[in-house]
Amino acid sequence: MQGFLKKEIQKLIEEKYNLSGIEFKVERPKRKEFGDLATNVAFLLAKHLKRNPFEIANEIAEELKKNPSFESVEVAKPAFINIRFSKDYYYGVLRDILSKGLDYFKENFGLGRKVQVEYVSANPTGPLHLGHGRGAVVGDVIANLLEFYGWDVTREYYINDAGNQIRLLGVSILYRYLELIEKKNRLYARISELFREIGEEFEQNGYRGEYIKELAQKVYDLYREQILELPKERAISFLSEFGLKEMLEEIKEDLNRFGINFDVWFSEKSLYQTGYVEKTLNFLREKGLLYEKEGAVWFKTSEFGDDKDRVVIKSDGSYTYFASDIAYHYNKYLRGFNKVINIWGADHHGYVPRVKAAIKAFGVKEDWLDVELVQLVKLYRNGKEVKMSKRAGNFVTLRELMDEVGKDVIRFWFITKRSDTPLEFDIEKAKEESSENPVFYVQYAHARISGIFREVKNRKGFNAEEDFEFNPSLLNSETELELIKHLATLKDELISIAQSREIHLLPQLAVELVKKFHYYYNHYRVMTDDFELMKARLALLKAIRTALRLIFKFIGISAPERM
RNA sequence: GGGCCCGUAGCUCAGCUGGAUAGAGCAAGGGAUUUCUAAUCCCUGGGUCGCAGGUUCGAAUCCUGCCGGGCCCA
Repeated sequence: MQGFLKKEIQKLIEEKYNLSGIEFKVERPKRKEFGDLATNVAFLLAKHLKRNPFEIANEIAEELKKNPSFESVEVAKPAFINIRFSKDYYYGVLRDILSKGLDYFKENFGLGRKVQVEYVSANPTGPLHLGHGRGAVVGDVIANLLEFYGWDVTREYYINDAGNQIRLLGVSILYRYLELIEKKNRLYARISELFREIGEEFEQNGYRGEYIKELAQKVYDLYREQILELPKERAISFLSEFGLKEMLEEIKEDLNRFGINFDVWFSEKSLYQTGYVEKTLNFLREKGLLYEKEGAVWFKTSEFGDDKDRVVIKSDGSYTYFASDIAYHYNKYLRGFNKVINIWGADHHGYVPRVKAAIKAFGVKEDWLDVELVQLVKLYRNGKEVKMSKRAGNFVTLRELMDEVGKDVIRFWFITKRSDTPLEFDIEKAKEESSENPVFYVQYAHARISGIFREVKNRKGFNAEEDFEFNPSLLNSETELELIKHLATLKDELISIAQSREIHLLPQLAVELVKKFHYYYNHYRVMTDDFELMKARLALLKAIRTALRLIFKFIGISAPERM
């Protein structure tokens, strides 16, 4: 609807003033006295034409009045133009939603272009915690939106399986494994020997979580004491591999339960095995962008907007994480994505300029890559913050939170706030106040509509799930027209959210629509003896349900038939 | 020391490419149901938009400085 009006106005100012490309706004005014939609074009034209905005507004209004889609066009105070659409326009919208379903809201601005969304990418050295969960939802919702609007989306998880932390995982498991055997009072000289060799490494950097003990137990169950027979490094790398596989399985399970499935699990290690890191560095070397200093190899990122150059190969000959990250992005580029979106923890924000620098060095435009930074989740229980520390091993996992409050609640709440600012999540609020919880509030609307459909079928023998004829002009109360208007503006609002990636507005949008529905439900009866009126109202409910299903689909929450 | 983010109702947050009387949810108080699901609806109270300047016809929104909180880097 906004789109329609905007085009009409654009056409008009092009013809009348010979101006184009003016970024004016068309929006739903806060007060309905101001009409269905309002625009600020006149203010902007006034600047270009150096004329009185009020006069311009009147000129435009006169032209718009000729269009039969508009019932009234008024000019208000400074120079706003307030437009009211005709009932027939709205009835047409309702008909469209019913005949097209979800497709009514589609718009193909992706044009089949390839976009990669890389998210979560948590180190497989421990279970997913809440911060990962937030990134997971943000990435997934963005991917859902882009997919719906015509992008060819690849959802990808980058597995950091090459670095020292994977070795530490192995060390940690080994340590706990040794403890386990020791507890069984089987004292081998080999145990104290291994303790001596890895004790310090574990004490300083090891992973402390309970899950490590569980992994050690699993190792013991499978292999008994056989690990002791391996040479130290062999034992560590064996356990690293073992732990990695186990953790990845767990992560996949958790994500799956969270409603998230990736198309590609990309291994960092594979970048080394296939020679990609070498290849990428050679490419940079040929361009003269690498140099040696103090025994290390540096990449001239400062030539591409970074504050300073960065090391890619350390003086001990090992690669930095940055090296494989460059290679990874080079790989993304060669895979032919038109657009790449990385969802990163905000603690990596200092990392953005150097990756962007690398991209520019490939000769790729900077805005090919977008990085969405996701801030922490602070967890509260009974108003008190639940302190979490990964080092100490006490953090609330995504799995635990799902067990306690459920997937839908988490997904909804995790996107209620802009992702680049910290989120406070109170378990008690999310759980105990469930009756007043916005998640249930919106889902309840869906269940209520479904309930009406069931009852209509039972008592009146009418199946509203199938297509049916109806007369929209029977919906002429202010409440009903308000609802249809709301649906009519929704399409453009969703598109704008998808384009700007302001996903935190989705929950709001759902609540706004549902609020109007619940009001309607309490003030009007759908199931009546007036069969024609009933069908018209059922049509309205069906359109609302379609819109809700779409928003729920984007957020990734269920649309319950009953509650 | 340098960089980024944030400061809006008691709480959690929208609004910030400048626009009409600053919004929502929760919490607080009062009311509604023999009805298609009360996980609902209606009404009420609640604000120096961190502070101070500046730009503008117009600033929560843009600019500068300061105060307060968070994160990153050195």
